[in-house]
Amino acid sequence: MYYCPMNDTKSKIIHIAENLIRTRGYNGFSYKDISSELNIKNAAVHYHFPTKVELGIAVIQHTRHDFEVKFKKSHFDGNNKERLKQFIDLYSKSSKRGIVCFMGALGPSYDLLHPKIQDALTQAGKEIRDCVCIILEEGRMSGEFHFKGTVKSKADLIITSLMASLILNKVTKEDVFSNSVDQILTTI
Amino acid sequence: MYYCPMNDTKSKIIHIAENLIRTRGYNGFSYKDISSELNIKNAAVHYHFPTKVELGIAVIQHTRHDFEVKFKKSHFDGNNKERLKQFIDLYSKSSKRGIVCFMGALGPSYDLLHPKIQDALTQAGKEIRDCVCIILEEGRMSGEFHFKGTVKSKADLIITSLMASLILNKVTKEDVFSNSVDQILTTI
DNA sequence: GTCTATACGCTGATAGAC
DNA sequence: GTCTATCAGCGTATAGAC
Repeated sequence: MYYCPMNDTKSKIIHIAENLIRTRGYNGFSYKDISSELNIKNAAVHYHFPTKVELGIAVIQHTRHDFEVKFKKSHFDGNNKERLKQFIDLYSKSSKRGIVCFMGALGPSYDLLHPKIQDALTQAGKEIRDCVCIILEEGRMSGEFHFKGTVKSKADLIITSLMASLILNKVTKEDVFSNSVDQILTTI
Repeated sequence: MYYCPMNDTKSKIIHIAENLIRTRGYNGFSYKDISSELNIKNAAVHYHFPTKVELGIAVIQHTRHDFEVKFKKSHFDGNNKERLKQFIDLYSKSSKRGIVCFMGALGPSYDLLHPKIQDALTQAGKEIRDCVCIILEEGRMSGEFHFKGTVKSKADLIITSLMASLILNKVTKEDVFSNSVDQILTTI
C-alpha cells in the first residue's frame, strides 16, 4: 500500500488546499487561509509552492494519484459490481462530508484557470471516464450488468450524476445523492 | 408572451453578469468586467446595483422568472414527453454555447456565498426539482414514461446528469452532454 | 523552513460634481 | 445616470534576515 506522508508541511498544505478548493473553489481561497490553519506565515507557504498555479496542479496530481492507486491496480479480479460500488463509494464519502468533488469544484470555472491547471484537470477527467467505461464494459460482458444503451453513455450518466448530486445536496439540503445512486443501481 | 426590456442599462448588467457567473463563477468576475463591456465606469454599475450581493440575487431571480414562465404555465396540456424535451432543451442550448447552468456555477461554492444568495439559490433548486417531479409523475400516470424506481430518484438523476454534463463537456472537450441525454431518453 | 517587511494591482464600495 | 476621484482591504508574490 502506498504510504502518504502527512507529517511534513508540504503534504499538509496540499491537503488543506484540496479541502479549500472543494468548499470554496479555486478563486475562493488564499494563501492566508492555508497559513493561518497551519499557524505559519504567508511567505512560508510560498516557499513550498512559489505560485498558486503550482499548488493547484499539485492538488490535482495528488488526487489523480490516489484515484489511480485505488482503481487502476486490479485488486478486483473480475468483480466489476464491487468495483463500481467502490467508485460510487468515493463520492459517498464526499456526500457525507458535505463537500463536492474536485471536478465539480474546478470544472465550472474552467475558462478562468491557468492553462496548466486546465490540462491537469482535462487529463483527470479522461482518466475517470476511461476507468468507469472499463468497469461497465467488462461488467456487461461478464453478465454482471444489463444496462441499455452504449457503455460511454452509461458511464457519462453515472459520473455526471454523482458529481452534480454532491452539488445539489448542498444547495437543496436534501439527500439528492442517495436518490441518484438508487436510480443508478436500479438501471444497471 | 413576457416582454423582457434589454435596452436599459440595468437589464444589460443582469444579462452580462449572468454570463460572467456562468463562465467564471461568482468570485471570478468584478464590476470592472461589466462596466468595460458596457463602456461605462465602475461607479455607474454601483448606481444600479449598490452591492455585488444585490446583483447576484437579481441574476438568480431573473433566471428563476424565465424558468417559471416557460414551465409553470401549462401550455403543454398533458404532453409531458414534450415538456421533458423542452426541459432538456434548456441545457442543450447551454451545451452548444459551451457554458454551464447557473446552479452548476454557483452551487459548488455555496458555503462562500452571502446568505441571501444562498437562499435564492436553494429556492431555485427546489423549484427545478419540483417541476421535473411533476413532469415525471404525470407522464408516468398517463403512460408516457415507463421508468423504474421512484419519481424523485429519477428526477434527481436527470437534473444532476444534465447539470454536470455541461461541466464535463468543458473539461473533457467531448460531447458528454449528448451521451447523458441518450441514456436519459433510453431509460425513461 | 520560517520569519518580517514590503510591493503593487485589483476589488468592492463611497462622495460629490455634472 | 454617468462621471472623476478616492478609499481601505485583500491577494499574490518577492527580498532578505534568522
